[in-house]
Formats: sequence, C-alpha cells, structure tokens
Amino acid sequence: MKMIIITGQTATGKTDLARQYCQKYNGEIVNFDSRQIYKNLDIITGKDIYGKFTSVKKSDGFDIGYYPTELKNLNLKLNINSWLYDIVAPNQYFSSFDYQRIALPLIRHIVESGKTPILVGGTYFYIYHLLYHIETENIKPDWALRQNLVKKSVKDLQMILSGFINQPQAGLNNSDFQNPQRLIRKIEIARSSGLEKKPSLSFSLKDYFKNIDIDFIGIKFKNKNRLTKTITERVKKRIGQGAFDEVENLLKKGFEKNDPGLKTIGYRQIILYLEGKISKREAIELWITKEIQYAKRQLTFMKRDANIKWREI
RNA sequence: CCAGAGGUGGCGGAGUGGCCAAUCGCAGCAGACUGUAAAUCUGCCGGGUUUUCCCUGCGGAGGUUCGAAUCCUCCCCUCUGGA
Repeated sequence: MKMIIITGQTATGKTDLARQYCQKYNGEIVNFDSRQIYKNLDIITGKDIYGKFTSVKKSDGFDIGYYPTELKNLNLKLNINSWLYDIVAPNQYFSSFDYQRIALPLIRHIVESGKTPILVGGTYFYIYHLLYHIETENIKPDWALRQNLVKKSVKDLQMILSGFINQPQAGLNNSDFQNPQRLIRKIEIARSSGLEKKPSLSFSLKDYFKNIDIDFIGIKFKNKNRLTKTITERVKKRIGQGAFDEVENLLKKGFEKNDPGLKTIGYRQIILYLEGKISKREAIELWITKEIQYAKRQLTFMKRDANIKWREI
C-alpha cells in the first residue's frame, strides 16, 4: 500500500501539491497541521479548505471532521475528502499524542476503503510521532501537577527533577534542561513512572502497516529572499481576507489569548494590537517576522529526517 | 536667536572616571526538540580564523588624567519649549 506525506516550510504550497496527488492516486487528504486542527482558526492559519460538513466520527472525545471539499485555487470540483481539519475548539489542549491516536485508525480506514492517504502539514513533530513512535509510553498530562509547576522557576524545576532522577541533567541536553516546558514534562514522566509501571503502548505507523510504502516529500524555499517575499505577500493577503476581524470575533466569542489555539503566530500579534500594546503596523511587521523565524525552525527540525525527499521552490 | 534635553554597537535602550567591547530587549546567524510544537528552549552576535591575545570603539576635534563612553573646551547634529 502507498501513502504520501507532504511536509515542509510554511507557505510552500503543500496543500496544492497534496491535491494534485489526490487526483493522481485517488487520495484523501489527512491534515497534520497543528493549527488547522482547530475550529474557528481559518484565515490566519490559511485553512483554504471549505465545504459542507457532512458527518462526524467520534474518536476518544474528538470529532474527526469530514469535509467534501472544493478546490478554490484550481477552480475545479474535485470532491476530495479531507480529514482532521477543525476537530478541536481553540481552547482545547491537543497534543502530538492525541494526533497519533486519531490519525492511525483514520489512515487505516482510508486504506481499507481503497484510497491513498495523503498527509499534509507543517507540524513535523506530529508526523514524527506518527512515524517513529514515542518512548514515553502513555503517561498522560497531570494537569494539577502542571498547574503547580508552571509557577516555579527553571532552577526550582531542575531541583525537583533531580529529586526523581539521579543523573545530573536527567538525560536532557543543555537547551532542554533550561526549558520549563520540557522540565515539567520530564517531572511528570519521572513522577508517574515512579508510582506505577505503565505498560508500553508505543507503536508506530510501520507496526500498523507492515508493507507500507511511504513517499515522504519536503518542500523548502530555495533561499531566504523567496521565503521572505512569499511570507510577506501571504500575510498581506490574509489581512485582506479579514485576519483582524477573525481575531476580534474569536475574542468576542470568549476565547482568550492564552488558549492553545490563540497562541499562534498572527493571532498573538493581532491581539497585542487589539490590546493597544503595539500599533497596527508593528503588529503586521511582527507577524511577518515571526512567520519567517518559524519557517526557519521548521527546516532545522525537519532536516534531521533522512527519509524526507526535498524539493525546492 | 534664547532656554532645556540629548547624540552609545543594525534598531531600541542601560552605563556617567578603572570591574566596559560596553547590562538588557529586538532583529540576525546557528542549533535543540519523544503528550503544549505556528509552542518552548539553547549558543553566537564590533573586527582579527581558536584564545585568559591583539586591534578599532560610545557624534567630531582637541584637552585633563596613570587611566574616559563617562570630566573640560570648541564644533556638528537631533528633539522639546520660547521668538
């Protein structure tokens, strides 16, 4: 069986490519963009998928959106089924683990229905988990613990962690050892596995499908100028599409700036503007800058995956 | 023209005689990444190929001092108020 994964830097036209493959291989699109997972985040995340909502499957408390979509850009009615868009509310926590749990059976479903799964997205972390599995087994977030720990300083977190693990840095590199988010998770793991032995549930896509043939494509910009130019244009386009209104409406609906979905490039900067902390112009410039930096980070992360076949635009 | 404030590294902004190549933030460059990942974090960041080493350096030109971004003199420029 065949599966195609398309990833790469933001604004490289991944979705368009995915659509082409859909036609070629009788495919269905499976999103792995951590932002397009969220409902109501449309313009700024570039969710250029639209269509009628026809059915919902419940899986572990999450809705799996099922949309027959039309191709806006190609001006064609392709009727491509697209999955895993709009499956959680902007104020809901959603992790790579959640993603894996939902995506795996979904991919199986697509394969069994005789179609080719075509995964598209820029969140390499999600695909990493899906493909190569995770070793931390199924230690769930301990929200009470996290709530308590976020107040602590990095130094305190390091101390707490060293109370569980006798290694000086608990197997963390220097960067992670100073990263509160990582330290908290490490403490969570250390604490949990100290309490009870959890059975290993780690599994990967390749365990799931023995004879899977994966085309793993990455798209990146040829140079920084192209990247800067494309991102700048895209931000301006999204402003024209109503990016500012989108943020205002979300806030009116009661979503808050610290909700997982709103801690996203574009939304954050516009919120700063709406709060009166920066000018509109500054917000736009910041948005562009953050987006460029993000594209760089994406590439740094993805580069380490030798399975990705790169294309330049 | 008078009065007041000020000119610091790509930008913002500390420092007001030695501990200053100059706190810090931003931008830039490189990197990390195993249930928040469009998140979070790390390193570098005047020049000299590494350096506990050298050079240039805080508007300009002089001067005081063992020693100045920091004090003095003159000049240039900017901003605010007055004409």
